[in-house]
Amino acid sequence: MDKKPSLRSIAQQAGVSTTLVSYVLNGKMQNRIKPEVARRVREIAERQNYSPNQIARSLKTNKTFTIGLIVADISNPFSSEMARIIEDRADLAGYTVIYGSCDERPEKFQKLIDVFLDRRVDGLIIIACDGVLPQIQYLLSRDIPFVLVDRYFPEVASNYVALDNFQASYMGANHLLDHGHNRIGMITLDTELFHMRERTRGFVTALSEFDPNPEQSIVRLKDGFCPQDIEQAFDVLLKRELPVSAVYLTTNKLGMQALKYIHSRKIKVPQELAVVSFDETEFLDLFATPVTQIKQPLQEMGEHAVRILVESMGGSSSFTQVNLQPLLAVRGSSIMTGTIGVI
Amino acid sequence: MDKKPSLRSIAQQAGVSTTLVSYVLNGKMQNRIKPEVARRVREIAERQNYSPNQIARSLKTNKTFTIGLIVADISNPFSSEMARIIEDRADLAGYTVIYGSCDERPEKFQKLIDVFLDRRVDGLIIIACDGVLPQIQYLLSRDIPFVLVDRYFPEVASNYVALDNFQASYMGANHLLDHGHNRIGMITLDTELFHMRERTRGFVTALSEFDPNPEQSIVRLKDGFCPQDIEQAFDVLLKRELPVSAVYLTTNKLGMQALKYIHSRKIKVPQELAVVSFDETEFLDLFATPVTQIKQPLQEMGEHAVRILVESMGGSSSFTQVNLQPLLAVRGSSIMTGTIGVI
DNA sequence: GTGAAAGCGCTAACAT
DNA sequence: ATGTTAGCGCTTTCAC
Repeated sequence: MDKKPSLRSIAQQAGVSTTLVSYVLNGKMQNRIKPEVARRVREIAERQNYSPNQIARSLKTNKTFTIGLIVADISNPFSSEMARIIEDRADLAGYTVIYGSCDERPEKFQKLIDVFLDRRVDGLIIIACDGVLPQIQYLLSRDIPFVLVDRYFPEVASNYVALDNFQASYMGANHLLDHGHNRIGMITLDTELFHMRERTRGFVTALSEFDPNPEQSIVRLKDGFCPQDIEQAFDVLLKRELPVSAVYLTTNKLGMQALKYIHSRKIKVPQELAVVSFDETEFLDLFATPVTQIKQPLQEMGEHAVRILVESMGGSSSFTQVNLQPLLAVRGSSIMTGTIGVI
Repeated sequence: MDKKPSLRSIAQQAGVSTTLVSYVLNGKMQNRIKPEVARRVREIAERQNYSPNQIARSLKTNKTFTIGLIVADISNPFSSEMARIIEDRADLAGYTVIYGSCDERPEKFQKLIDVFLDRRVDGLIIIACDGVLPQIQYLLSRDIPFVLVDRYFPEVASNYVALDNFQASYMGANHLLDHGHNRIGMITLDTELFHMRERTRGFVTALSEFDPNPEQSIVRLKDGFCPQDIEQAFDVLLKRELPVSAVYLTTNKLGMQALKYIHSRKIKVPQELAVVSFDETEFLDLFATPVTQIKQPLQEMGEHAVRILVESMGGSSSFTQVNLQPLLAVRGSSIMTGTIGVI
């Protein structure tokens, strides 16, 4: 690797001081520098193919123009799509993204926080997982700018961008109720995360008018569930005195796996079982009967996240909290006839 | 943000020099340092919750322990899955990944290279796109360690990890030939990239025994093709004197979109049309008839890539080139009866 | 208008 | 066994 050009190498060749070169190349002190000199410096920098050493600059300025992104599970399309959007917007704002997936494990989360802070990121965008409240509080205590995306902790004041998950579930359940289903099952994850609790609450609230005991129709699976777990869940909902006529899946992975199961058992959708799934994924459009989905406005969420973080890194001391509304994309899986479209 | 602890703050509190603290915390000069002092230093570091400033360390050592990852198109599951694997393996090797997607555009690629080099990454892992040969040559001339993944330039000597794409297509086409198809269409991308040329060559080679003019059955679409393009492609293949009885899709996106089309037209698979697609994606398992796929060993590719890069960053001067063999996962879309399984 | 010099936090060659 | 010192490449204050 040949020696990289530096301020010094340019200064030497131009016969000026590094200070001057720094000023010229950063466009500072424009009014005081002889245009003739400025031109010469720029030309030499160009010829040497100079680009500043960001490491040195960072050490001096205490700014790295780097954002750390922690996602809960990169193998989830929600995360990878969000990562793409965030990288894009960060780039526009002049930031580079370093990222990692905590795989829903607090220890890995902690490790990523440590690595990112050692690298002096200017701020963090976080899709949190169960059990990371202490780390979040640590970040707050250290005054490190961050934004939570999708998942947040209502008991903690912080920046966040999230969906109105209660409303989302409420809307999904009501959609099924409106179409004549009143025995509706829900398969969800066994987690303490607030956004999932809200999804449950929305479902329960919608159903409680018709169903004295909606809890009976909720099956909770551990994250990392396997096909057998899905099968058992369906057994609970379908093999009882009053089987459900519709099922609501609260995450895209649950939706995927449930549909695979339904497909393998040749259960007719929506005739024998109506289906609504949370999250948007191209997958769900591919089944013989495309699946009605509750969509999150990903692009918007990512844009907000970066914008809020940039403001926060700029010194804004107040917290910004954004709650976005979901979209219900009605497909064939939840209605027997009639219009199909997006509400 | 409260003052971060530094070597100096520890040194002061311990009443020793920063050098000593540095040695202790880096486990150097173990034999020469009084254990008693070492213990004290460690304890104080612990109490101050010290963690070293990697920026400063990097400036000094000229090592950032950062890898730049450039993917061609992050919205492609191939890229995002690969990114996950690489991040994972890099982490094991003590490296952090910064990443960006060039969205198949050389200008964006150039920009990412610049950003990553300014940040002094120790090396790069690259899923290249059309038209970046000059940048690759620039990296070579600068002696910057990098590994090409999936796509490489045969006319340039460099590290790479790739699939044997010729063999993959050859195998896919032969599979269809073996099952009684001899009018086989191929829909592919219009690109100069070597790996795609190889996919074409494998197809043509396999077919040429049976088909005097296999080129007639190849349709090339521009990257970023739309549903209409897919429709036209199928028109070419299906609406002619001798329509094809099977179609081979050379990328996962083409596979996806083609299947969507086939599905919408209610074309029966495999009775009316047999289908084989390149790349593995869960999508393709979801159709009424799951789709036969040519699988790339992603995990292995990612592992090789990181390993080769680490070796290369360690100073190895020779190039390592890895060609991996594909796997044909036979599903219902390509055979009328008989065994279904993975060859 | 321009330059000298200090210093960001760390490492390492060179004292002692 | 430990400390002194120089310096990585840059920014910025202060002096001329």
